[in-house]
Amino acid sequence: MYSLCDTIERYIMRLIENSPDQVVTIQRGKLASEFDCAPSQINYVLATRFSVFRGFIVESRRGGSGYVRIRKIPIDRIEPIVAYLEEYERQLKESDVEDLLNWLERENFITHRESELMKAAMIKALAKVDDLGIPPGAERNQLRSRILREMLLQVLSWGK
Amino acid sequence: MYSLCDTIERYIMRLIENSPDQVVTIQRGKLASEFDCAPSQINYVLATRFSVFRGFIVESRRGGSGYVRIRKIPIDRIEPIVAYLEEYERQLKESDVEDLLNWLERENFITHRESELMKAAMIKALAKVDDLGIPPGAERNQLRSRILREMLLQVLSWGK
DNA sequence: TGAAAAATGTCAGTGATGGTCAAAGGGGGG
DNA sequence: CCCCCCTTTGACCATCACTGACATTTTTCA
Repeated sequence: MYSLCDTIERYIMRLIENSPDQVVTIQRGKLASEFDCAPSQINYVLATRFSVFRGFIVESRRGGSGYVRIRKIPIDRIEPIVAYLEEYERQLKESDVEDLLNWLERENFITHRESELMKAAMIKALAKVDDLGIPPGAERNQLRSRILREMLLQVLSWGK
Repeated sequence: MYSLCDTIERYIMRLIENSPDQVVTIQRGKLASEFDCAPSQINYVLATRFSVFRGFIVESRRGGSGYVRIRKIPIDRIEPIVAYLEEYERQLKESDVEDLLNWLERENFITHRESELMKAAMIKALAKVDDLGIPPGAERNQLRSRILREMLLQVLSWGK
């Protein structure tokens, strides 16, 4: 039932866990050969599974002896995230919210229940509000982002 | 006489009972083929027989290697919440929300933190959305009630 | 210096899933 | 016999995985 994507994700994840500094450096081409897939598949995995909303930063360099470095972001403060929200209000997708909450849960800022509660408010509840005059797109993203912001501020007040 | 719907229901139910964790993962298309019916028939069975109100949670993923996962949840003393949900279309004032959350907290359905989170989403966040074209009044109350509904459904799925 | 080689990035397209909704079908009670 | 409610279907939509062609950046070496 696992897709290639899932398999590669777990592979990279394991590399990171086993590294001392939560960083791993790979070569896109090599990894693609190992899994016998298109090189761009690796980019797909990185984009969907190792985004900032999931708590990772990816840097890379092209050309000879190029590489891709994946780093797990250590967070001890939520303020930067709130600031980020305010800046990219209109672009915040449902999947971003989901990823972010999963990250906060992994890092023990919130419990699993709290995470589910927040997802219910921002994803399920806002899925069908066309009839309330809130069309999908930027406007709904903004609303979602406002709700998330207030909830995060609440979390912030608790500390870790 | 059993309808196809009933047959599929019993089939899935048996899968769940026989699983160690009361969870089963299927593929909609495959199951539909086995029973030689339209894929959407599976959705019908899930919606009518495996709803939260009957004690089940259904998650799914689309696209390649997609799946549908059905999980049985233990439920205790959920009647009051179900009763309240049935009237979710009612207009909810801020004070109504506050009262309800305080009650849920007193009855130990939710923790204090969860209560605060919910208030942040439904009171604080919605107090600052004038600029998004959601004026105070009926419309905002309705939005609030949608959010509450989904959050309560979530609480419901936890049991007590 | 500059062309070739060696990497990675981007993006749109394709196929594989599952979701939604309105309408048609069917069976039992009044 | 008709009506209502539950079932069943099909057309159309949304999302995810994966690929290949083409672009970009960096190094190497003649």
